[in-house]
Parts: sequence; structure tokens; C-alpha cells
Amino acid sequence: MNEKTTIYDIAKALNVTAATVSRALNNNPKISAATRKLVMETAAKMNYKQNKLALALKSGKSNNVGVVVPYIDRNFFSAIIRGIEEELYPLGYHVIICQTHEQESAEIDNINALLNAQVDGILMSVSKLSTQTSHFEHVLNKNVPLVFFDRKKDVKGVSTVTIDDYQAGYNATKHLIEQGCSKIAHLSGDWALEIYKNRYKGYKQALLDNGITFNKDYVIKTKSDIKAGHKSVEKLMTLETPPDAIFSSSDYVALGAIQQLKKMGVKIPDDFCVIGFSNEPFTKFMELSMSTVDQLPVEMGKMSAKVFLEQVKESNVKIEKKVVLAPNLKIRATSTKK
Amino acid sequence: MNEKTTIYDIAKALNVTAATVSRALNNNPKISAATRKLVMETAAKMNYKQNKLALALKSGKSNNVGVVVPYIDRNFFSAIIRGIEEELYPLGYHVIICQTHEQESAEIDNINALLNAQVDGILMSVSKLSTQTSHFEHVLNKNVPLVFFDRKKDVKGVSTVTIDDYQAGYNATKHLIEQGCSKIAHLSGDWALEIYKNRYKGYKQALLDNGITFNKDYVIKTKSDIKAGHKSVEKLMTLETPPDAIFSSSDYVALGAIQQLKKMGVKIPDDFCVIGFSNEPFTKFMELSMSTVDQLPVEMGKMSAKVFLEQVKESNVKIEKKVVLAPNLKIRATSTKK
DNA sequence: TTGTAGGCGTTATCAG
DNA sequence: CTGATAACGCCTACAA
Repeated sequence: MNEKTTIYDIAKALNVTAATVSRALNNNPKISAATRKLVMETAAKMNYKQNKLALALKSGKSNNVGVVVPYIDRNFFSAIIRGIEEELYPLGYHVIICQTHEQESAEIDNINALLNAQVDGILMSVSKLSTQTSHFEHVLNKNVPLVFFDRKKDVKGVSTVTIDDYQAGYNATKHLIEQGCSKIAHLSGDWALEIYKNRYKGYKQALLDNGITFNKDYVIKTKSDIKAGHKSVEKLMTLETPPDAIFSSSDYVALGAIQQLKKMGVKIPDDFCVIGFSNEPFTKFMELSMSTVDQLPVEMGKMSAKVFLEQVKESNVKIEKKVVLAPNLKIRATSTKK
Repeated sequence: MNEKTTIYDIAKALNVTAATVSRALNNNPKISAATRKLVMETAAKMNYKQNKLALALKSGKSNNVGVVVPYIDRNFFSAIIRGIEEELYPLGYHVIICQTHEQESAEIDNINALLNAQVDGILMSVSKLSTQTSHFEHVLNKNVPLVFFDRKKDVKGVSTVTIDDYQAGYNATKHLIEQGCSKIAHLSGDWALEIYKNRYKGYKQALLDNGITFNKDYVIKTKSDIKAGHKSVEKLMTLETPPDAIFSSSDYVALGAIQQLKKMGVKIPDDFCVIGFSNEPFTKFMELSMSTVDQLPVEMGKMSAKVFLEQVKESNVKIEKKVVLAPNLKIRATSTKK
């Protein structure tokens, strides 16, 4: 009971060979119903459990996938992981998680460790501070499927699952315009990440399409925290003509902005509208529920898993799939004028 | 470059044997400095990476630990996982995550799958619906370290890391009393989970210690969602003498309670105080920031990892360690009278 | 239908 | 110091 029983133990107990036991256990057709039954029964009796490690070594498939994210306790990422896990677990895969803390060095380290662990694939969101792409190409060279979700880099052969950030920026901005706002500021992130650049582009195009001239002073690139929101609003409100709305690329920055605006006595949403990004859980529970863009992270995770599965199924073909999900604008109190 | 290179490839290239290569790579003392250097260099040149799978099969140690939680995208759990990962990754361990969705069947399934995958340990929070303990004993029988964090069952040989829920309940209640509340209700969870029972006990004792008679009608066992908060308040406020405060075992229930109280026109915190449990991120950002009990999940995760590490270090001895962390009462607006 | 033998990539034990 | 060999647990041609 205590010791691990192997197919050899079963074989010995039944006076057959391990090969026979293996065949019986795997429903191999070339075996008599009688011995199969016998093997099954004694296997159960001896509490046999297949050693996946041995199987993995033999087959070259570990049935593990690696998931690399900046921080696992950021709701957006944990929801994605949830989606991945729920899609992959029923097929016998396990999910190994790694965190980069937004450091490229950790990202490289993680990838190498996962490769050494012989994962069957790597699903990841690239770190904000990543500039190189050689570690990604390294993965591909080992014929390990690589899927980027949300944050991606342009690497040939890598499939990606993203939301349409351009469209999200466009829709959010258009909505603000429809609410009567005309001086719309945009709080963005580092443009080294495509997501931020695309949200910005959508923002800009929505302005142009609605006859609003683009004002460079209304665009601020910041970090993604509450304090950044405070500072940005301080800066914006000292402009000659301050804005009357903010589309922020981050819920946290938007939160900070709202706090600062309140402090300054600005009335939201009547005099000023705000939209954030990510649909962080807290946005729903704020004094004024915050409008935001839902990125459907669980769906994104499931989709990433599916793309990975296609990849392994057609391992002979090189697939490079680009899935773009539609964003979901959540219109709430901070952008709803009466 | 494309194919995986093994120690045999290196051996062949150097006209030595694989054993020699292995020794060189592992800094085995029985090897000449010259050959070691040579091996190291060509290994680097051929882009050799150790196959951890083979090593795992050989050594019986996979360097993977399994973490089982109800849902990975619940902030409390993802923060714990973050702590575990950060503690274990530097030591070469990988974290495999599984979700139970609060189902016992899934829990059993997860554990078996992890065992088959030859994990070196399992860290978990038991599902709300778990009643059996045989699957836990099964883990111990295989000599795989098992650590419970937060939610535990009484199983001999299992180490646990929890916060002092009794103390947390006591402190929260005492704080409410100090705020002038005397008719304090308690919204609890299923007492099959010790955490809820202990919070209740602390609540009760604090009442007694402060000369407040315990009122059975003030205690309601509910699910842990917002709707449960609505319903509980509805019920409580129809009592002959309704309460003037709530200590809730869940932030979500507390949120629902607050929403319902507002709807009924009850003034918080002046006429009614509320304290939740878990320090969910949203509590800080509510209209009135919510008082709550912080369980220090990242610390809890790190501690769980440390307990696991002790366990593997002393694999010959059976350790059963019970770590109890101090809770951290976060006093915010919903329980601060002027 | 079943047995034999070899191999997945490493490391450990013995010799030499 | 280095080489040969066996072993970890499983699967799969090939042979019987």
C-alpha cells in the first residue's frame, strides 16, 4: 500500500510479462478479454497508478504546459489562467505557472526552465520590459508551440490571442463623444507594448472620425498605478483648456484619476467622464461604478488553450494563427450623463 | 540547433562516454579539470539543456509541487499561489495548479492526477464540499508531503498554515463593540469548514467577554456571495430588535449587506457598522472603504512553501507542523464612527 | 495472444 | 580519472 506499484509488480503477481500488463491497461486490442480483466482487477487491487513521468520520458510528451505571466495575482491574468486550466485539464494537461514580475531576465529564465522541464507548450503574456525576441525563437527552434495572449511581440511562427485593442480604444472614445465630451484625454502605457499603442490609435481615429481635432497635450504615457492617475490629472487640469473626459488604458490609473478629480471638486459624470480598461473587479463596486473595457480574460484563456491544442494536433505543419477577440465595453456610472 | 542534444551527443563529439559528460556537468569531483572544461564548452556550444524529465524518473523527484484551490482567480487564492511560487521557484520547483470549483469529486481527481504526475508535494485549501479524508490519507501513504493552507481538515500527519480565525473574529467583534455597537450580528459560512466555525467562536467570546448576551437570531449561515448579503440583511432587519452591526465572514456578503442597508436607508457607519473578511481588493475602493480582516495571503503562501520544504528536507521524520499566522484587522470607513 | 528486447536521458555503481 | 552497465517505469516493434 505504501510503496508504489509498477506494471512489473502486477506482472509478477499474475505470472505474465510487463508488456502484457501494459497492453491490458492501455486497451490494446491484441489481448484476450480474460487477461485484460484479470490485469485490471489486480491493478485496482494493488492500487496501481501509472507513472506519468516514465510515460513522458518515453513519449517525449510531458502533458504539461507552461504559462508565463507578469503576476499571477493580477485578476486579469489569474482569470486567463483559469480559462486555460479549465480548457486543458479535461484533456489531461497540467498547467505550470511562472511569474516574470515584468522582468525580461525572469522571462528568459522561466522559458528556459519550462523548456528543460519538457513542457508541451508555452502560453504567455510578454513582460513590459522585454525587448529581445531570441528567447521566443529559441522556443520555436525546439518545436515547442508558443502562444502569446494579450501582450505580444512580433515573432514569426508564434500564434497570438488578443482582443482588438484598437477597436476597444475606438469604442470607448466614441462612447465618450456620444456622451457629449469633446476634450478627451488619454492615459496610456508604454508603447513598447502593442496593446497600448493600439488603444491609442483607436482613440485617435475615433476623434478624427468625429471631427474632433487631436490634441497632443491630452495624451500622457504613465505607469499603471493609482498614483499615476493622480499625477496625470494634476497635469491635465493645469492645461489652458483642460479636458472633460479621460479614456485610460488602465483601471488603476482611471481610479487614481477619479480620486484626484473628486479632490479637485470636479463632478463625475456630469462635468467629466472616465473610462478605464480591464474590468478589474473593483470597478463594479466603486462609489460610482466605473465604465471600463472588459477583455473577457477567461475566454481569452480558453481560446489560447484551443490554439495551443490545434498546434499540437498538427505538429507537422507550422501554424501561425492570429485570433482577435472583440472587446466588451462596460458602460457604467462614470460615463453615463443623465 | 533544432534537435535536442543529449549527453550522448556531447560524448560522441568528444570521444568520451556519457558518464563522463554527466560527471563533468554535475561538478563531480572525480574528473579532471581539463575534461570538465572541455565538456562544459562543447555543451554550451551544442546548446545542451538537461532533460529534467529523465532526471525526475531516475531520481524519483519531479521538482514539481501541486497546488489545489477552489478557484484560481479568487484574489485570496491567487495571492497565496503567488507566495508559493516566489518561495519555491528559486529552489528549482515548479508550481502546478488545479481548481476544484468547490467540488469534492474534482478535489479527489486533482489529487490523483498530481500523484500520477509524481509531484514532490501537494499544497492545498480544501473544498467547501469535502467531507471525506481518505484522499488525503492516500497522499500521505505515498509519502508525499501534504500541506493545508487556510481551509483544513483534521487529518493526522498533515501540516497546516492558517490564520488565527478565532482571534480574527474576536478582534473584529471587539472593535465593533468599541465603536459603540452592542447588537452585533454575524454572517457565517458552512461550519463544516473550521475557519467559519472559529470566526464564529471568536465573535461569540468577544461578546461574552464584554458583557453582551449572545443572541442566536443574530447569527446566519449563508453562501459567500453578494445576494446572500442582501437576503441576510432583509431577514435581520425584520427582527424585533434589529442589529446595529455586522461582522461578516466574507467580503462579498458584507458588500451585499451594505448595499441592502443603503437601500433601506440605514446610515453607515453612524447607525450601523460593517466588517468583512479577506481584504478583497475591492473593499478599499468602495464608496465607504470597507473594514475587513486581512489574511496576508502572500505570507500564507510563502509559509506554506516553507513548511513543505522542511517536510522534504526531513523526509525520514514525520512532521506535523501547525503554523498559525496573526490576522490583520483593517479598520476602514464602514466601522469608524466619528 | 503473449514474450523478448530495446530505448526514452540521466545518474550511480563498479570496475579498470 | 574514465568506461561500461544497470536502473528509473513505461511502451512498442518484432518475434514466437
